[in-house]
Amino acid sequence: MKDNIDEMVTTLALTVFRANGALIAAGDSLTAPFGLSSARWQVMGAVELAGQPLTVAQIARNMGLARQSVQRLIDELERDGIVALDENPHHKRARLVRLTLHGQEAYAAIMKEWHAMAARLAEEMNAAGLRAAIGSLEQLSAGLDALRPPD
Amino acid sequence: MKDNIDEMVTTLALTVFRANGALIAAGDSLTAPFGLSSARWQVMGAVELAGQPLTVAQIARNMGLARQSVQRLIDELERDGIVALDENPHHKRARLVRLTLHGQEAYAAIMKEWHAMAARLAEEMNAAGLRAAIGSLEQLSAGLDALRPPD
DNA sequence: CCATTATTGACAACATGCTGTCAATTTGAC
DNA sequence: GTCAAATTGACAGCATGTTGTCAATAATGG
Repeated sequence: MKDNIDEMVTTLALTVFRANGALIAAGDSLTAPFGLSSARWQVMGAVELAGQPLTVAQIARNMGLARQSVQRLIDELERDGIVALDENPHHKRARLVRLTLHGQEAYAAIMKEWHAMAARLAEEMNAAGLRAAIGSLEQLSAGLDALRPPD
Repeated sequence: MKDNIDEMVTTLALTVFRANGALIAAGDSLTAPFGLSSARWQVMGAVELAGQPLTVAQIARNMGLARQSVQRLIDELERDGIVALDENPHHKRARLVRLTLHGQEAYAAIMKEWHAMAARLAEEMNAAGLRAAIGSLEQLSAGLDALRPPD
């Protein structure tokens, strides 16, 4: 194990890259049977968990992604009948995204499998370690954002 | 804070996605002045830290990326004069990648700035928390890899 | 030694993130 | 109310990851 704390930050960064790749790969395996992917599943989650229809721009802000990245995913999900776009009474241009019934069913099925997988993963992990990991990653993200040159 | 340990796994996953994005954005800011990027910097690091020239396939395995992803980055880095490909006495097809002098200089300059940033980030983090975070993420990655269907 | 298998690089297609630009619309300052 | 600024969707282009296929080369088993 590294002794310098700043070298540990570097190790943490590399570990994050690995974990990110592993999570996306696992998510793709989980969602592929439904014709979906990790990215589409995440967008669906943002819509479903909000509890109300959202605009594309709101979804992007919630997820920390660029507006246009989400826009394309939503366009594709609409073509596939996973989400529908309702007229927004408060904004003629920004329609509201909601899951279709088909989308809700697929999302529920995927979440059921994900929770089973998460429970199996949790077997080998302890709550204190997880809490520490989440805290450290939040610090890392916040610190990186703060240190970056403002736009 | 979540109480169910498997919900904490979900939270950890979302936190990893955020941290990954923040790290790439910070790395891009750090490397842009040298005409590089996070991805190219990471490949350079894999070559430099190996201590000896590597083949493209070896770099990919070390980084946990697909062979062809690294191949393209190396091709571009070669065009830019950051790496050079030497003939491999043991393999007529798989040439050996090494940093050029220019590449070494750029890498050293970037690493100097990265270490300064890491030290600043480390100021607000504690060694025990970092260790726990690294351990949890390694468990997560290993668990995800193990749970996925074999190819 | 020879035949089969695995590895490797080249090429191509695609998914998902980013940015930039433009017009339509909303918001806000005055 | 009006005009400037911000927000939004459409469109386009690029970076970086993936996969698949093919031919050249290495490695292996007989």
